[in-house]
Amino acid sequence: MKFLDIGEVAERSGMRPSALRYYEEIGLISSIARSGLRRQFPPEVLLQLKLIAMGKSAGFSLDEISGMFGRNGAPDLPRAFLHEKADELDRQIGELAALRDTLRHVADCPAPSHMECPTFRRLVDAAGRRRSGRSTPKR
Amino acid sequence: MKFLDIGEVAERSGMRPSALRYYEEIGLISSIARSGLRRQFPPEVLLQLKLIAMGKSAGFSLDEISGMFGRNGAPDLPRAFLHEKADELDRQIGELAALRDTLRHVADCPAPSHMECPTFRRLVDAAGRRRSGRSTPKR
DNA sequence: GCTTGACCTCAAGTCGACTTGAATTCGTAG
DNA sequence: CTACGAATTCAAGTCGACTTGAGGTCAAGC
Repeated sequence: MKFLDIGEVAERSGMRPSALRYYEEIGLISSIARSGLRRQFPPEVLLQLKLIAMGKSAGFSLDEISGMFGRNGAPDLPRAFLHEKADELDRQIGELAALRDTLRHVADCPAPSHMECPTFRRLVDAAGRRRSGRSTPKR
Repeated sequence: MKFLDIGEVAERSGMRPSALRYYEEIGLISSIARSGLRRQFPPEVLLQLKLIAMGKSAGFSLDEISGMFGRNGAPDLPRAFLHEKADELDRQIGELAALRDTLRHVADCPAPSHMECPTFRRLVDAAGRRRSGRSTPKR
């Protein structure tokens, strides 16, 4: 019986009401009813929003996110597809780790020009070899 | 003496000439000279572009990227700042890992509704507790 | 000497993800 | 009952990161 209206969802999720309306508009979340004009959200929406936030911070588009967690926020999507996504994430994690290491190296390496430091080049090269395919959309 | 013109840089970096011009316009890279009208890029630009690509795929904006690697592509920025960026990356890696684990769990968990599966909730909750600050710009 | 192709500039367009604003409608507290 | 604040719709605006297109330049090869 405890439905939330948009203001409460906004407050608890840290998202703006306008964003929530937008998410509903594109079908990423859905309100269960209306009280008058007001949307009533089921409490699960908070969990869904957390997933959405995770996906966003991972760099996925809303489109990709709605691909990962189907309409209701918990998918009955092919396992293989999900594993594929997970593998993609693994690749991305690798890239981030490479960038992090590069940054740390740059911070600590005493060489005058990084462009000539072999360690630096190795780090950057290593990252280049791990081509994710998602990084360059190529539309 | 071996300067590259934009077509070659484009081909070797996988970026479009228009993107390279844009990057130059915003000061992310720079051509060293002109031959006639044509930009001449120094070979180091390829390395810089790799760094840029890494940063992008890590979800950083071009602005943030140019913050990480100063004007010339190799920064003389305060160490503390770079370490901070690296730590930020660590947090993001953590979030990605959580998302990946969640995805894998969802793929393999036989429970009827994930929203009620305790493992699922634990995974999502764990991700929520690691607030990066970068994930929600809050302009 | 002329064409071709790779480059140039600059303005305008696009796409995703929202935000903002104006005009309106509810529901509840006094 | 009425006023208030919180919600609503809808159109338009914004921002980042480019792309596209029109119109122009230039060196090289035929």
